[in-house]
Amino acid sequence: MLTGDIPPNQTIYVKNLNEKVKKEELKRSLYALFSQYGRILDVVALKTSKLRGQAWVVFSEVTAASNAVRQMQNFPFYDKPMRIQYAKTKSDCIAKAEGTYDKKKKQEEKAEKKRRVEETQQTATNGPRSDSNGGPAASSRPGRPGAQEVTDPNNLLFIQNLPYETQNMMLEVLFKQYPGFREVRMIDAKPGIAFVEFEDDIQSSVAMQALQGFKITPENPMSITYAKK
DNA sequence: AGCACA
Repeated sequence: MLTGDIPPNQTIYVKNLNEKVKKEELKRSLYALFSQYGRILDVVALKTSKLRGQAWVVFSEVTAASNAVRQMQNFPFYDKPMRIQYAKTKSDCIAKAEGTYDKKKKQEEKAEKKRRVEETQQTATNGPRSDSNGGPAASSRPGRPGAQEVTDPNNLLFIQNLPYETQNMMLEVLFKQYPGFREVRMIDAKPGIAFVEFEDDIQSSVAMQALQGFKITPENPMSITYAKK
């Protein structure tokens, strides 16, 4: 089982994150992506050697965390499928809110961990100094001919199965409630479809998740995919 | 793979 035997926690532990993404951007994007499941109290991400590629998202409710674990499992995020579990321990911000946060205990635990690490240092460790801090990730195109029909996440959504009489404005009211909305484009010659543009692929993904299957009429559940560009 | 709170 993917979640292991970890009991539910209002904090989720997310791994397999793209390590090239800057910490601040990563936190903002995680916040945007997960706030559809509930109120987020904190997002923690560190880029130390042990902790890069991982993050913790603290929800105000366990149920929100549970939905996030299930529904965002393997969600493609910066070209990598997210692996999500419950966090193993309570987040500090929760303990603080509950008044159960004990700074002394915390320091003892840290000291204990450090000791263990030092004991296991029989191997010479030369920290690799290759710090890739470059620009945006050059997304490598797998180029598997005919392997998959699905398009990689991007900022343009392709909407299908709309009623033919759908007006631009109807879609606009639906989509503009999501951050990063730019515009709706419809093609007169092709009724039943539309393109909706967002500022970036995270924001388009949030809208997609939220409005997937939304019924403008009972017969017309929207089908939303990323547009081919 | 890796569970922290800079």
